[in-house]
Amino acid sequence: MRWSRAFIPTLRDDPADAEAVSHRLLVRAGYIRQLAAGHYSMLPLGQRVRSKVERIIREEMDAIGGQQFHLPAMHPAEIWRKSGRWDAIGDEMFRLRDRKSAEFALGFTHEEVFALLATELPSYRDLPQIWYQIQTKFRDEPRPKAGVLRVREFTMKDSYTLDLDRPGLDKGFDLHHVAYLRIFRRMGLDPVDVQASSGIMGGTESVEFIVPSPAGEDRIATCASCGYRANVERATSRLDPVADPEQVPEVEEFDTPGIRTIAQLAAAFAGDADPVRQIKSLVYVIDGELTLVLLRGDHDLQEQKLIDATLATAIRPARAEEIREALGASPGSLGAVGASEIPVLADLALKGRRGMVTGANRDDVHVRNVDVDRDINVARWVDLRQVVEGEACPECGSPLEVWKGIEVGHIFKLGTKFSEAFGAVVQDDQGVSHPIVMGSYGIGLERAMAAVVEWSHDELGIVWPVPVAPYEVVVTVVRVGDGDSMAAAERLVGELQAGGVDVLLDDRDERPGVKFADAELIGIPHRLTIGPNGLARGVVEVTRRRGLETEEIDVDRAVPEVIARVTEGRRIGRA
RNA sequence: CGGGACGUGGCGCAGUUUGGCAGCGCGCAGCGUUCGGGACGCUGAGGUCGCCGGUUCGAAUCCGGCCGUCCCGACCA
Repeated sequence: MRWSRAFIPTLRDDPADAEAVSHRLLVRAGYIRQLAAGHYSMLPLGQRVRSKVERIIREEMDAIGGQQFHLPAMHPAEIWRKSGRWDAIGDEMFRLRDRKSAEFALGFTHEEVFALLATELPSYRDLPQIWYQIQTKFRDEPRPKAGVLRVREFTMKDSYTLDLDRPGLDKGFDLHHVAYLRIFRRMGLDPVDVQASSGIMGGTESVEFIVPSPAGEDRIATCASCGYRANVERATSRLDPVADPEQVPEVEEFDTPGIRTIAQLAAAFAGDADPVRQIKSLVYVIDGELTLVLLRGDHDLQEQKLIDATLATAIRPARAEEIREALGASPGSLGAVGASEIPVLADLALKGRRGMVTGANRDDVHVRNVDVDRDINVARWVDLRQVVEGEACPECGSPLEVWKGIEVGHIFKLGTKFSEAFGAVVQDDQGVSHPIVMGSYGIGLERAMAAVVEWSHDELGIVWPVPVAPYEVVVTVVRVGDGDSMAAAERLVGELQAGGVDVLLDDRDERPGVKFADAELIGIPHRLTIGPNGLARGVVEVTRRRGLETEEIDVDRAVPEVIARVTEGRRIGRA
């Protein structure tokens, strides 16, 4: 491609309000443009990168036996009703009606459609299957952000495994796990595979692939000494035991005028009401039902754990009026002692605790001497608290680290939820029918692209790894007006293309500084610079984008040298 | 959804407080000089000031409503 004919609209200024580095660079370097919040156009450079990502994914999916499909992006409401997700997903699903006023949804994911197709498999002999597609997904995110990292319309590679039984599912899941690591490594990423919450997908087990980055929205807890790693939505930790009294006298009220927070109470009764001795009482509305959620005073609730524990589709903190109506007190004076009207969920860290302090369900009054097991009617004990950096690893006791990252992939063991809903059953070798056991696996392509940029850039611009670079080489002609330079450039470009290399020829009549700066901004991994001074001595220059080391090389040696560098770059992430 | 901010040529912004010819930088076009690390001079094109309504002799500016976008918090590839 000739740069003079290409649509590569680079900008001198940073776009306004672009916080994430990848957003800034992808806009400035002419890869993407925003159409509306959460909807981006892929310009030619962006499209080329996405195609390369797609090719890597296709190769690795085909390598584990995947078959590619292409399903509709728009679905009749009926199939979503059948799985129960028409109601469960809520506002995050785009919905529309056709001219006959029939209801449709824009595909949020494709378990339903694939499960429907799976009804055509009659026998265990047809299993296992690995089905995938690369297709647009629509999610009405409440707040799209960070450029292409979190959008409302994006491309996803989604795949689904269909198996007769759990061991089959485990095998398909592990195949995906390994394939995903290969895919991301070939993109030049080094993701961490962590235990995760399954969220709206349901299912029993899931693993996320996280690229460490300050622009990421996920927080991950890891243990350097034993390798434990989990999303904080799921992570646990071992707590130091708290020395409680052997026995405590009866619960007793005491006046706490004006006190509304854990910190105020701890300060007012120094030594007797440290946060670890307090019970934090939160009220949530879980699928419409008011529920009291208890945690230790110094712990924070991890809402996803609450959702997972209750299998709720919608939770929210209760409003002050709702709380007052149910418990007779304002937030800040709540407690579970004697609260029999509403169910109580308690965090495991409270189990067996004695000598605790909590609200009395009367404003300005608290109670002491609480023995949790004796005095509170706990409906369920569950892990609800958010782990904090420095707490002990649940596996080995070493201190945990907590860091931020970008979720580029997520794999789920689904089970039989969808196959049962759609009647996707096969007969085994005894003639007995079984619902197909499903797994589901996703990669967000544009997000993965942005993650590469977050991971691989410098102060001058993007530094693409060769396997995903829009062009592998840019041939920069320093003086376009010089006939010998252009002739040499045309010849080298022809030879490189004949050798299978993706080449961009910078034949623009611009000053050299502009051309170098643009090449660095858009991040082409290798540059071949041709100028009259060098040509007079029979040499051209080769430059690596990463580090910008430049060396002169004989014109005749240039093509094999560049091909060797490109070939080496293409091997990134391959075993 | 809660909190904060913004909307003015393609991009980045000033002008709004105190109503009075719509500006600056970059980019773009033409000419000339330059040209191996984001050149310079001259000339020029380009704007429904987000939209609708109101106040006023007069509105980018004041008032009301709406729309859009960004950032911080609760949700997900």
